[in-house]
Amino acid sequence: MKLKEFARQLGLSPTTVSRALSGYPEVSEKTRKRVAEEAVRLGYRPNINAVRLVTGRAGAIGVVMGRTGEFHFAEFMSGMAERLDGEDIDILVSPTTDRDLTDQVPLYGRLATSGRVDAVIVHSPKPNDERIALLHELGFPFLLHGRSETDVPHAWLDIDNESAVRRATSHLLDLGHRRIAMINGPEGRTFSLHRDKGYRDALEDRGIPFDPRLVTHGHFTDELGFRFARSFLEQTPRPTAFVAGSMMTALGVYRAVRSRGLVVGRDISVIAHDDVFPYLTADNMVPSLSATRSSMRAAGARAADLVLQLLAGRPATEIHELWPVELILRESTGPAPREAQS
Amino acid sequence: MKLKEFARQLGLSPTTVSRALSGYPEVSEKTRKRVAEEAVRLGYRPNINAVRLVTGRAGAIGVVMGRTGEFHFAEFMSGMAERLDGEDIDILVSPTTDRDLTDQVPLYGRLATSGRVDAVIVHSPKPNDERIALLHELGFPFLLHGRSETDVPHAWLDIDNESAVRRATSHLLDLGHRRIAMINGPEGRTFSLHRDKGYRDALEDRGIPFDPRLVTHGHFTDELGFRFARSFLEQTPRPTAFVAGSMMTALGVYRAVRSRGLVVGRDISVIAHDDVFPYLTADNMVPSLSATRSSMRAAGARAADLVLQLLAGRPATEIHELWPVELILRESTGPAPREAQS
DNA sequence: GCTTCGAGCCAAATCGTTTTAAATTTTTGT
DNA sequence: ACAAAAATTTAAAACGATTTGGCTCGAAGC
Repeated sequence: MKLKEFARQLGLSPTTVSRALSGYPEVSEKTRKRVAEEAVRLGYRPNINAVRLVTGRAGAIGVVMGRTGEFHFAEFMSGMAERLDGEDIDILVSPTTDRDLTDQVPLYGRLATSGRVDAVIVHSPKPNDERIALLHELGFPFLLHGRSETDVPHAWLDIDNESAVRRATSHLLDLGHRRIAMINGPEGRTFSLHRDKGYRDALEDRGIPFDPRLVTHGHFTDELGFRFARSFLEQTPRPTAFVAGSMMTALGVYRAVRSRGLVVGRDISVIAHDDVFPYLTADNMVPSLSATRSSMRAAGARAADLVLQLLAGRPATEIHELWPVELILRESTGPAPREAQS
Repeated sequence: MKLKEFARQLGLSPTTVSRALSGYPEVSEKTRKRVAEEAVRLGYRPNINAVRLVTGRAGAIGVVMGRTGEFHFAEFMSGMAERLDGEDIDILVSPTTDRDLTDQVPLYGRLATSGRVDAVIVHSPKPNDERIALLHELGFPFLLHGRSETDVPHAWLDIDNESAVRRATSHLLDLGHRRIAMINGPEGRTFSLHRDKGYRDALEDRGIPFDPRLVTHGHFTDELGFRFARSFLEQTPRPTAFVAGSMMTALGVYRAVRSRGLVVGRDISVIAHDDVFPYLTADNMVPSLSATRSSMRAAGARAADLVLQLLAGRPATEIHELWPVELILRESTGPAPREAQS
């Protein structure tokens, strides 16, 4: 059923019908109601592609998905989906096999200029991210999930990684730990730098010297968690506490600790960052995992919301949101063992 | 830059330019080459929405994403992305907050009739799935990831869950286990039924009676893995082996076993299904996890491929793929403890 | 009582392509 | 060298909506 035919059946012009359905003011309330009802009854719905052509709007928010199987990603998207349900806006996932961020830049360019999306969400930026520069240059609306240090004005949503890690580290220091190892995220990403800063600042507050041998970087996998933790535990003196970048990392750390015949929460304390996954909960681990916590799903929902605001005309420069992170203490953190204290 | 302007600059008609770029045969090779080169040089790209309007094609494959944070989902999509890279086809994720499958049916209807996608992928079907019936009725192309028992002809891709679980169970029986508990997926889904059948058949082959107290159903979370395993271990006589539905479930099972002071691989054997996640590998678990294994990412890539074939005109009735599942034995399975053997 | 105004509706232009059907040019056969 | 056939190219008609600008008609202003 097309507009023309539908309008004919109603005895109205296509113009009026279109306006009635779009909620324009110059159509009488009575007519609008009739049109709306008949549209449902006769099953008329505007052809989306015609609408897109004439309005220039795409009705979708773009997200680039790399080949790294980011488990966070699904949660974030699920949050977006939650917010977008009923909004008549979809999520368009643009495939890429490029591992390196820089190689992905042209893809963002194509996505922005292709007319397939109205805005994009940029994830895990570097401090000086080419994607941001490009999108700004193109004048294309985007929301940054994370932060960068560029002076290009833009909308962003981030969690306070720095403060989270600073508090986590401070807490370990309070418990008497002095050699605290950190398994951070991929090198070069802003959030990794923020976490690094939080870690260093906490040490500095107590006048404890920073030891580069206690910090590593890498993707959030159980494998790296295990390998890094194993190698840390071979040091003498060995660290008595770990700050882990993710739940998966924490799983690896737990295993490494156990494989050395040590006990998490007694011999070795562990704090990790928890994005709150429905399928893997810090509270259920044994021992339960102390964590800095912030819901990835909530971030996705809010991100979608902010993008909608952006598209509605709210200036990007107004959209800056820094979320606090909870620190939840459970059984995996305890006083530093006596013999290890200085 | 629009077609008209671009054509004018080339001294050709819009028609010829359009044909040249779309690779139609009735344009000379020389002209085609010139057009292609100039398009790159001048940066001309057809307006996607105009193309969509006139061709009726959407250039996207639809996927419905519920609010259950399925960690498999990201891997599957990532596989799709891998195959779709360079194809000029996107993945359109349609949000829903409806938990129940039946409630999602109208969404599939809207998606199919909205013109936003050319085909959809339907996940985790029930044996008699309303979504399949609807899509068939609408004559809309779709690929089923999983299987159903409907007589509606349709394309599908599935892994051989039944055989996988039968072999896993048989192997445990070979090792002398007699009380084998199974933590299956959500009730009602075809794959859960297939796994159930594989489990029962293996028992039947040895003349071992089926005990319903040894089977549970639920989502794939560490929490359920833990809770179910705990409660199984409270039975007397307790099971000596577990077949777990997922890696997350297995994590829970490991914890439950340890929390009872038992040792995985010695006191209790565990086999789980592994979808092959980059961030959580069966081989790295301690003890390493015996698993039935099939790559979710590969399935996503193949699914995208099959959808492409479907859209290219290959009959849906020809597209049936049943993937074998590897059984990989590691340290988590061992002989049944003496005292437990009958 | 005549003009002005606004509410409500409509005809036609527009968005930027693809594709049908026809026109032109080039090649081929004799 | 000429007609017929084949190879290129093109003008114009879709595709299905939104939107500009204009039209009609009754109410309000004076």
